[in-house]
Amino acid sequence: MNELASKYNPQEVEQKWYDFWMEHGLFHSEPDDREPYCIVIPPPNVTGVLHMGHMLNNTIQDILVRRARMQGKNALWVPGTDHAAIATETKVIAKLAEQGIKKTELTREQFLEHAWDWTRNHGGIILSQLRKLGASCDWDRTAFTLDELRSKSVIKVFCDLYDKGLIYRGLRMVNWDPQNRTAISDDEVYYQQEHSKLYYLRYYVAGDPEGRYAVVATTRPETIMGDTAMCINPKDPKNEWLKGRRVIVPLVGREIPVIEDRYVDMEFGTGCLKVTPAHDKNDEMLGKTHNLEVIDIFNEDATLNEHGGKYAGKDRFEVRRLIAADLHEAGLMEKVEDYTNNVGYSERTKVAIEPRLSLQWFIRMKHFAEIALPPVMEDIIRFVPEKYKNTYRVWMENIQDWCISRQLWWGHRIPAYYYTAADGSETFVVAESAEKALEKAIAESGLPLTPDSLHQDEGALDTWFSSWLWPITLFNGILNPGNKEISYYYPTSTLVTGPDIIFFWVARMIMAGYEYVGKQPFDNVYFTGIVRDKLGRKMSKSLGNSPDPLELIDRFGADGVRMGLMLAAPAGNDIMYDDSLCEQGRNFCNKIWNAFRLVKGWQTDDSIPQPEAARLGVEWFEHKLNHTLAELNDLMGKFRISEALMAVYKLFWDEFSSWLLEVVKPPFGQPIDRKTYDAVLAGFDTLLKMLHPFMPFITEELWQHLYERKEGESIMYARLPEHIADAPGQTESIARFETLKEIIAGIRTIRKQKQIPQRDPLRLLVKGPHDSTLDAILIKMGNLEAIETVEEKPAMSQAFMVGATEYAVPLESNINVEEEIAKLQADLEYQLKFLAGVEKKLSNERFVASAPEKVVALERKKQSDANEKIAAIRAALAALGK
RNA sequence: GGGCGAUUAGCUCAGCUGGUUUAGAGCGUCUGCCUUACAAGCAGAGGGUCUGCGGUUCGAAUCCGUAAUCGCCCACCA
Repeated sequence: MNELASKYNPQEVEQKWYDFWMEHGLFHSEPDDREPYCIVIPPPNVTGVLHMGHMLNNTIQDILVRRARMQGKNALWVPGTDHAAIATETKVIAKLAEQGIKKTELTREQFLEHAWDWTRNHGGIILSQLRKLGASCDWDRTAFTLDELRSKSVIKVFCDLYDKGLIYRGLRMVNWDPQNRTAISDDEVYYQQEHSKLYYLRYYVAGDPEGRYAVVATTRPETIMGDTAMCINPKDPKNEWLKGRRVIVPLVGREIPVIEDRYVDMEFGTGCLKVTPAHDKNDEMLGKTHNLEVIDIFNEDATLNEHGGKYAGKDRFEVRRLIAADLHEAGLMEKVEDYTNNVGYSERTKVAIEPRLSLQWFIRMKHFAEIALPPVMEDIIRFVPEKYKNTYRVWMENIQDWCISRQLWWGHRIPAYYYTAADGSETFVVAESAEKALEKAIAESGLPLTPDSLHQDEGALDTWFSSWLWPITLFNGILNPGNKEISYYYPTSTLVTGPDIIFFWVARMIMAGYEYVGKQPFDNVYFTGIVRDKLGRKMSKSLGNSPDPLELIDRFGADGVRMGLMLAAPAGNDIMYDDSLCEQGRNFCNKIWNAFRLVKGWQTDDSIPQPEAARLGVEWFEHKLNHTLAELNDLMGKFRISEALMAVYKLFWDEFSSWLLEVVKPPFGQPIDRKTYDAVLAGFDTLLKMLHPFMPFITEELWQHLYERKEGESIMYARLPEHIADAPGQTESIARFETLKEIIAGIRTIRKQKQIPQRDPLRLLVKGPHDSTLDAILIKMGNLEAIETVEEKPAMSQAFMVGATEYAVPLESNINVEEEIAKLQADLEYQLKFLAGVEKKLSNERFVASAPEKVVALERKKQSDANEKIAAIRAALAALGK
């Protein structure tokens, strides 16, 4: 380490230390008698690639885990990936399509073969990218939501919940994704405002001699084939005449009843609503109340089926155009208006969802909401930031049953087995395996069934049905409850995730945690913000505003990028990302690097005594360090990570580098005394430890070279020092030094203004009270030849004030009196105004009477300080002849 | 439509239960420096009537009301 480049080069050190950590198994954790600290990774999509959100999220997790490790806890961060059923299946279908293969041409087994190939080829890329970031995950424990252990657990839980009556199969209106031909949950639908049309259709009244008709406004004329009623509000006077009539569905010619329901908004359109129970949630509800026929007019891919008549086989949007034209031609279209409405889309395929009645599997959520709400409200599980408690509560209080089945192949296959019962009807059993299902079916039906008599449900489970067990299945807590690992690591410590999946995932993990372990899955949930670009836009592929994280690491180093993200990321706040943040991180690395070069470049000499300035500097810095340790603890405890980092940043850059190192720096070419040197190294060592969770690579590199280290030793396991509570004299020491800084800044300003080089020594004149404790430092940093107390400062001098004390530097040339007077007068004016404010307060009897004594005393102190200062300024002005 | 949150320096944000704050920080800006660790640097400086209005109080960036603007979540009126 003798010849160190003047710039830190992250490429040279990052891979080296990551390999070192891996080789020595430093990320691995096993249960022992230490206090555990555990984080489970929010499993990214197995086929995904790293984006800025992951960077942010995983940097935070790594900081927490590394810090816990350095606090002597047994820290474990479990990595893994998610099979992302819909996303992956969509990608595989697309890839097969490129090769001219249709999913429908493949068997389930063949398709799964392709999906596994895809997973093997693309899977895990994201995990290797995390290593570049420095993530200290225990890779030995890498899990996958679709691996054997997790799969078995999922099936077991499904069967268990079914047996408990918490899972049921039912015909429900679900959100249907016609592209993937699957149901999706409400949470997987997003709504978008759209400019569309509102069509006014004529429904002639059957058998009306006057040939009258009702007008119905709809955005979806293509669904008229499914109409089974028209609905009006019973209180609507303008539609009174329609009561009890029947109307004719336009084009279709079918007669339907006019029903009455207060659900209908009289103000909307004409107050007449067409009811299509098969294709709209509210219509379904009306259909049920009024016992209407249900006509499903769509195929699985949202083309019209045989009920569509001449439109059968055509896509819903095409049919909309055709029908609109036909209606127009037939004179059945009253008018068409522009209209803006919200249309639901599938999050995954971006295709407009179709409400559709189908047989699906559901979980009864009421029970789960009851067990999962109180612990969050009572802060047994602490949400950071707290505002999400509200969001959580509202969701829990309005909980809907969870549709867990998907018409997909890639995922955990639903363990329901269908067979034909003795009476010829289809029935099913739920069991963990085909064998058990057969036994059960035979027992229940009394029939001589064979394996061929049963066929398993074709559907798969929602991915979140495996994710919600994640903190449990990672420790095999479903198949082997109460085992050593789950007992030790569970509940985990902190979950770090985005607020966008608070319902998908966080809430459901809490439910599963209480249901299956009887305890919360984690003690804290840290919700990160969304990474946006500096214009505040979400980062997205289509906008092209998302930087490639690995390229950023190349440019700024992993430590630089980590720091860049952390600087701008208070919990729950979105971060406006800009490369300049990473630049700041990189610059800081360079600063640390160069401080190290300076310190390690010093020769030591045991024979020289410690200079007074160095002794005082070291003493002060120890106080300052101790103070910042306390601050760091406090901020990290509140998950105020960016502020914590900033505190250490300032400690290193301002206090350590700009002050301590300059104070103790030996004259050029001369050695430093041993005592000071040791103290500086010890301070450096602590600083590196404080920084390590944030910037693991550079701190390891320098820590290794700071002292001789044992083979295999790492900063990762170096203990963070505890701060000393109430260190005697700390507050005074820090305050005294702050005053010193002001005096030195005053001297530097004079040097700058008068263009006096630093190497020319100055005399400092003091008029007023002055604490001389730190004079040795003052002399060195100011390059003073003398500090003299005076009654009157000479005319040929330039002065500045610190508190009520006037400091002056005698000059050879005349000062600019005008300028000086102007400055003093401005100061005087300010002080007078301030004093007036204080005195106004103090002369207010009610203030003196009702404010606490402490506050009044403070105001009096302000008053006397200001008076003192004003006197000093006036004296200075008088000396200038004013 | 309902709910939540925000608005403090050019930018990003602290400021916690009203008074130790004469409103702070980082970055950027301006000025002077290639001073023997670092120009990815050093030193110095400037910059805010705390979104508007009203109220409570001896005292308000802080509490209450109200308006505006922005953001998010929930609902999904055809």
